[in-house]
Amino acid sequence: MAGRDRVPTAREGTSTRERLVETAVRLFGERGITATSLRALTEAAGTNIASVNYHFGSKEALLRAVVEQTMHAVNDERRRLLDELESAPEPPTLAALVRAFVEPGLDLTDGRHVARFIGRVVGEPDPQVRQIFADQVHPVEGRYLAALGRALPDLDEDRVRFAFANMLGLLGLHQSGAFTEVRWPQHPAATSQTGPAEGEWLVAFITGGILAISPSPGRAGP
Amino acid sequence: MAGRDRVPTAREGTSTRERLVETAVRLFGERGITATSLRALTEAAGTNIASVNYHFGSKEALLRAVVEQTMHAVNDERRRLLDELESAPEPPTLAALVRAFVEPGLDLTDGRHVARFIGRVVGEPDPQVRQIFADQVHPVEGRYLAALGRALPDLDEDRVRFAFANMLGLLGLHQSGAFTEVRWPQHPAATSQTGPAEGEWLVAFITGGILAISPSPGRAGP
DNA sequence: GTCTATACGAAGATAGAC
DNA sequence: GTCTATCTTCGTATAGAC
Repeated sequence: MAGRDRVPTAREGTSTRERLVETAVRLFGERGITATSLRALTEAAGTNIASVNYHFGSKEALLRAVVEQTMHAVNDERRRLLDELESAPEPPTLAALVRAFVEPGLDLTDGRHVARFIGRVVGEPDPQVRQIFADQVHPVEGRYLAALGRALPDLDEDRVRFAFANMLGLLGLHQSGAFTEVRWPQHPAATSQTGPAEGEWLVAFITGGILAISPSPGRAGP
Repeated sequence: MAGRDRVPTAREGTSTRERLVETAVRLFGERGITATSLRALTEAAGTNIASVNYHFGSKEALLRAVVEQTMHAVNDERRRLLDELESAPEPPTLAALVRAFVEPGLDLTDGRHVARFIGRVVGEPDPQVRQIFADQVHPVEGRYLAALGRALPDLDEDRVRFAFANMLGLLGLHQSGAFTEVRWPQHPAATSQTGPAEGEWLVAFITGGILAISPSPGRAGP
């Protein structure tokens, strides 16, 4: 009875499984993974608590399914951009490589929900969650490490790995919205704080950072 | 009685309150904040669960006390380094400013515990926890924003803020040990495993990143 | 096959007796 | 200051309605 006529967040026509996934993306992103209880999640999805166990088996299995689904889209886009860059006549610049990794993470069309969710996963301390994420990043990670090594022959393998880890972490921090939700002093209430320049600044920052850890002070790109 | 003769982790002579704080630093850093139960914490501190409520009022109040205490030490060191830099005859370089912020976060003498704990706080999704941390960073933050703005007159206020946020976030990620899961192969000639190049690489990366977001393609300083 | 109602054990936090 | 009892909430499991 109670709560049956309330479907506050998810659409009507979709299946229970789909509503669970999209609600999980939203709530995990907004509140964090461990902080989101299955009871709150299923209530927001307009279903029963047992449905999670029926469709996925456990909360962790639901999380894994959500990570796989969201990261699959991001990784597809990253692979596409990487194919594009590597089929070009000229070898890609470092900035182009960084952009091909960062932009799919920021420009997801599903709104901020997916980006925030992935950002949460990146920042999650729990080793199991980190492993789930690492499993998903791993396939594209190899291609990027190789491409970075090719673009910067001066960088040894340790530095390439360091650079990739920083890129991944910084992107996750921006995706999680960790930088926007804290009241910084005298913040003049900007309307478009997260939008326009953030992506370009982030690409520039990462690119400059990677160039700076090169042992030989290589020239900055064009 | 059971557990009375067992004080496995904390020293004997200290007060219950002190033992709670130092145990909280260690366990919060090792396991995460939400993942650390008060039962496990108080047991490790050789006291009873209710002592937390007596001495602090709640788990969150305990956390606030721990953050304040640890950040006070880090901020003191940062202020000291900043005083040193600003009393020098020549204005500080960007790299020196970054180093003065990063190194106190990495080189805490209490072992890795404090650094890991602060890293956890930085990565924590809960807005309340983030606010506690922001309140503590705030006093030093103003001086650093001003110093960065002085060292880089080309950077507008938004970019300075962006740079500072990236510095803070990257430092937190390294403090939390989130990157240690990344294989660092063939570590040459270093007694401490995490220490050798990480700090210098991090300073170089952040410095290069900040220089790269300058609107005018300014020269990299010596 | 899908989904719901309900129960169970574990764990956390808090209040109050001592 | 400390300990015990209790209340809440978590994730999971099960039985049965549609």
